[in-house]
Amino acid sequence: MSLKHALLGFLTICPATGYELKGIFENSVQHFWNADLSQIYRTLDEIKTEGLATVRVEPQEGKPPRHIYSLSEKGREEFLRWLREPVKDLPVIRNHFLLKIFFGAFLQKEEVIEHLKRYQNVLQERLAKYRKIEHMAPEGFESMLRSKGIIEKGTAAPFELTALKNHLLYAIATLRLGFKIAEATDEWCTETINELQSLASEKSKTEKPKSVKKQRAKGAKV
Amino acid sequence: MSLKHALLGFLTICPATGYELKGIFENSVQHFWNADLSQIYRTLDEIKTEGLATVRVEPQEGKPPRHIYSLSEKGREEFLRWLREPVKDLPVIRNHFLLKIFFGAFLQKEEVIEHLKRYQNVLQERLAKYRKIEHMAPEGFESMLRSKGIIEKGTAAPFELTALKNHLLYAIATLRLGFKIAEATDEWCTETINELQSLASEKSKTEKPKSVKKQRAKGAKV
DNA sequence: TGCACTTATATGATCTTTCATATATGTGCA
DNA sequence: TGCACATATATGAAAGATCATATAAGTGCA
Repeated sequence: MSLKHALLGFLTICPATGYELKGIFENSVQHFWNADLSQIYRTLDEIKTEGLATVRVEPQEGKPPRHIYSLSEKGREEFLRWLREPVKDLPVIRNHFLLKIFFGAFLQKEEVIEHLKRYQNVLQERLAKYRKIEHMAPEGFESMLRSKGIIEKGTAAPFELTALKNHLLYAIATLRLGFKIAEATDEWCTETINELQSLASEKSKTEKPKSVKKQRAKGAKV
Repeated sequence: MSLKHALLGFLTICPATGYELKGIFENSVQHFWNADLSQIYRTLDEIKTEGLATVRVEPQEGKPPRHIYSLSEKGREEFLRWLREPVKDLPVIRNHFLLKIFFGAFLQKEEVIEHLKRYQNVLQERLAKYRKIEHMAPEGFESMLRSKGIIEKGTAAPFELTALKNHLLYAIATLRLGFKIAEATDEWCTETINELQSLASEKSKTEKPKSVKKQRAKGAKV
């Protein structure tokens, strides 16, 4: 379970509440990690219980009190221990979309093409999101943290600016991979659509021009 | 839960046992779906309970009996219903490796480079596996099923050959995406390593030539 | 000879994740 | 005026995934 370590990582940068951490997740690591709010709360509780962070409760009017988590020295050590630990495996992936493409022979070609086109839309949405994050990034995490209200206006960031810039370098690097993969996937969708379409038209040459498409598609139904 | 539908999908092609299905998974969809044996057994049991497949028990000497699952008409319908259902979201990803890179500013540059290089090894292993699957693929699923003993020697495949070739088309397409993504990731690792190394050498120009590297790295420790 | 691996099933325990729900107020939009 | 959404926490329940373990014979390798 590395949600814990992701949270410890962000807390290393700055104390935060569970709700804020959810926002930070969405605006920085969403392309390779996602977290449910309820799970964040539970994990923060675990972090507290294990003595990896301390909590300060800040009452609010009309709203539930903010529980602000601050990393302890133990938490910091655990985070660094995890951070240095080598990664041995590729991430576990379960891609419903590819599973459907894999079984494409049980559909009509046109239906598979629909799946591919729809997925391209999903990818475009995701790319738009990445661009938004990218736009935000140049001013660094600081701006993000400020916009989230974690850093008060006029207050200095609670960590070195050099380190912050260094951090930005890595954040951008991971984002760049996100772009690369999304773009490669989009390209692949186009290629596959073309491949499927050309297959249909090749058939049309040798057999009847129009009705054949449906025949072939029907044949695909094993 | 689409493990169920993945299993139904393979059972649409050919009856099989849980153990065989595990092997089929590893040799075809491992790059976008992975399944634990114990989970496969449990899901097959669910499939049976829901009337999506029937089971024939085949005793063996010295070994537990083989439970051969055959898809029912209901199972086939459920599979096709799922297959046509549009996919609205990108897959949920949790990439431990990228999480560590993201927090790279808390490590020394050399340590991050180590992470990247190690990951490249993991990717190479994966690419080798893909190539193996690719080599196997041209003779189609048939050969795979035969090698797994699902189809007896000399017996015809229990489904049309045209459909089989069509199936191969899609299987290869998903594999191609697997290659693309693994290659793009590998490239990104190299680029990122270079970027980090050039950063270090730029610093060396302006400051002391050798000792500086360590200084900078130390500075990265926020 | 010994050890590891393959074949083949299955369950208990636990971990992780998701979904639904509850509460309560302020803000912006139509 | 009404409705959705942001803020802010939290829990119950269920679904889904992983890990350990059990059984038991055969095969291949050093």
